Amino acid sequence: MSRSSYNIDIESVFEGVCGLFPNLKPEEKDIMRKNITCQYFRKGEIIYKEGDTPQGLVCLSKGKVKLYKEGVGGRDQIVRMAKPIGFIGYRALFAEENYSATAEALEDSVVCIIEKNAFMGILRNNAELTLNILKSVATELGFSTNRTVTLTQKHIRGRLAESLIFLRDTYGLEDDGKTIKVYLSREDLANLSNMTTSNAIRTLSGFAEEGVIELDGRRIKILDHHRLERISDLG
Amino acid sequence: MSRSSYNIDIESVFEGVCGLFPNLKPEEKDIMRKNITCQYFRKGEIIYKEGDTPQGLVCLSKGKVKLYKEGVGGRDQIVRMAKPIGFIGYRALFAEENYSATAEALEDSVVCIIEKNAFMGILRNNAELTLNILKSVATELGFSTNRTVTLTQKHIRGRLAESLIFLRDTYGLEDDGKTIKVYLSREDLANLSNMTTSNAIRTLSGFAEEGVIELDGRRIKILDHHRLERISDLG
DNA sequence: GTTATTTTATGCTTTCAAACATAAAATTAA
DNA sequence: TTAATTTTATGTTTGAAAGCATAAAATAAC
Repeated sequence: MSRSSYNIDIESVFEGVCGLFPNLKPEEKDIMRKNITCQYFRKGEIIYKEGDTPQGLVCLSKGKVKLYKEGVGGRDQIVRMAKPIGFIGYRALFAEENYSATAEALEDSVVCIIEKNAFMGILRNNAELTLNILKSVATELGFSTNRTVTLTQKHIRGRLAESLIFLRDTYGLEDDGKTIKVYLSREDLANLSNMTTSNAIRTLSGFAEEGVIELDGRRIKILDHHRLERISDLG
Repeated sequence: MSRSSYNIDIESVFEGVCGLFPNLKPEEKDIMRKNITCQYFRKGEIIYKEGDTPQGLVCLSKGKVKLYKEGVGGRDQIVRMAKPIGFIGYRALFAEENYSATAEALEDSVVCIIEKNAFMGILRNNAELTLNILKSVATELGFSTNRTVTLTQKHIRGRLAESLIFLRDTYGLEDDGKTIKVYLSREDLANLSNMTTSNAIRTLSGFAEEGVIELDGRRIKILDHHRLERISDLG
């Protein structure tokens, strides 16, 4: 990665973030501009840890981030996969709690932070904006309870198939129309799908043998979307 | 149950609901009063079904309600247990989606509904109230992801112990300081803890043999809170 | 009060996924 | 480069929980 990537164009990052808030008044935008900071994270670096106190609203401007909770036997559970441009860690901010998951960069990433009090001040005077955020948090709560059910009730094949579809829908496909545009380790794939690494590897090999996917290291090509969806649906 | 229970005192129910909104202006309270309806549900009756469209903000004024999603193999997953005075179904309302779970009365219950547009109109003009709701939905999202991890990673004993603690903390104890103040069937207990009914029965018997709890039909007495918490924590 | 039906209780069997054990391949470091 | 470490790949064993069967108990229906 070239050195120049370290130079972040704050203004363009800021404009990207503002794109997520449709009807911001000029004075609100001004407050945000004055209270934003940017940070660069290399692949594998921790953006924040479970238990840390939120200092502001964190926005992922570039890169990919996984959010995971440490589980019972030290086994991690990935609870969310973030893509740009989008927020991370807002749940804890709005709940006035410490972070309930750790955020780690999966690729070199750019993150900017809008200072907590500045942002909450905007919310307190903008019911429409707050209602929009409420809507998206409520939507996410729906995803979460859905996820609880599928992770607990589907069998290994169904869970892995669902994860692959989820990754495809979240990050999209490469230009070939087949390769999932994110390159996770088998361990991450396992932690996303609630299974051991061995089982992720085994089940993935199984899918490849059946011709549903094609494997090339961490690159996963979906050859038969329909069949993959069937595997996911059957559980 | 006596016939007179069917006569609901709407005004007192309304005052109870308003208690959940601390700083409501008189005119807002007026709008709510004009847009509220009450309904009585007998034990076992369905308040709304997964897939139904919310007509308003539903408040449980009296009784107990379980919220469950139909799982993969017809196995239900209880996603929430509601107690009075509190709301149910608000997630779908705020997400502008259909209900993602079914609400069923566990006891004879009184429910009141604040008409959707009236309530959303109040929210659109009251950022403070909206922010309060955002906070509680964000808190619940935290519970939900926590739950995903424990339901997937803890073993049967840990999951059941956690459920018993959850029920104790949600509904409290009878005057004896031991008996959990809710009487679920073994099947409900299983659906809450992500296990089969047989395993709920088996594991419950195990706890009783070990002297952690005492069973008397559906009545569950917690004899050793500390040990129950240890079982839950160890997973 | 008697009959059905549902719920609870236990034993036995099966199965799916975890745990363990290597080993090969791919990265990273020296 | 070579060595060290991590990741990926498979085979084997073990174990926890589901599935099934049956019966007793409790509850509801008649």
